[in-house]
Amino acid sequence: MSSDPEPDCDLGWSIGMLQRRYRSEVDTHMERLPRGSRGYQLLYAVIHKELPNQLALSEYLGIDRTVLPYVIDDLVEDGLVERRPADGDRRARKIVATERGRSVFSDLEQVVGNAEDVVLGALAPPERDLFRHLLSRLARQARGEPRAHAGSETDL
Amino acid sequence: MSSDPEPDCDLGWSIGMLQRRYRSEVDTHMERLPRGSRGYQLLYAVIHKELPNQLALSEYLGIDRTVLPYVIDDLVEDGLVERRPADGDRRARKIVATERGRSVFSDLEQVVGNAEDVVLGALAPPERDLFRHLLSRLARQARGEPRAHAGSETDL
DNA sequence: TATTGTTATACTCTATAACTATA
DNA sequence: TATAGTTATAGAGTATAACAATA
Repeated sequence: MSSDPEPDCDLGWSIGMLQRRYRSEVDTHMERLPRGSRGYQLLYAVIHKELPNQLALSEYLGIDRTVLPYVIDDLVEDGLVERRPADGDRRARKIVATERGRSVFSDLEQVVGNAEDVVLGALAPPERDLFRHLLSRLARQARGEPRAHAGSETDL
Repeated sequence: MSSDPEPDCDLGWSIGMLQRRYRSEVDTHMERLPRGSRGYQLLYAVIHKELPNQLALSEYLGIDRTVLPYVIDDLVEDGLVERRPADGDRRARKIVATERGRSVFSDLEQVVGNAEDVVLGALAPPERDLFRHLLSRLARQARGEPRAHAGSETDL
């Protein structure tokens, strides 16, 4: 029915290609961090988000909860984050960035921003903002839906 | 427009989240194909693109050339593609879809199209086309494709 | 009994190096 | 010597199952 939704390539290919491009461009600046861009995303989460425990953190990062301890271990070893007891539940732990973690992240944030502009280089600046906005909406929707347990997808 | 509950999240997280969402939504329909969406992308390439040999195919798919033989083997075993000698070079081989391969791909194409609409469900239809267009330009730039074709900076 | 965090194991995907047959 | 395809092996990333501590 759709006349021609795809100009030249399918969506899955495009997403994968952009992902690889992003990695190859950004990961070169991540050598200070364990786990590359995964470590960066974890730092971003613990600094900018309020995630009460590791389970929430693993769901935000989109990785299994059994993977997270290893990532955290590496960042703790580098003195970038630390485990603290969570409020009101002695089983849970809250991951927080150390002073050094915030400093390293702050430095990297600018470098990553520049690298991202390279990745988006095919678009004019106004188009970049538009793309970021559309992608952000898709990603936030994707975060809420992949687990079809509770069918609550009314808020956006 | 709408008050963002979260500022635009970081790009790497958004791309990864969209990628996972795409996989979880589309791969469920790929059980007929070996290698899931990778097999689908390969079928797409050999049907819609004119790639002279496996090296060009591996570059298009964004995988190392040493990975491709295994993928092809699985698809050949299912009777979806076949290896043919390439024109003018007895070292090279051209991968072409069989009749069955075209038939299976044709069936899947519609299913995948519907699944993609679900993935893009957070956007209104005109926004989906816009997102596809912007993403397509980014992906083709990432691939290194010559963008001198029709002035990609201005066709919005 | 259910949940949080952890560990051990296995599976998937990919990268590195070496081999063959052609060019 | 260089290139297209192949194979073997190892590494990174992730998922599955089981466990201890706590709810």
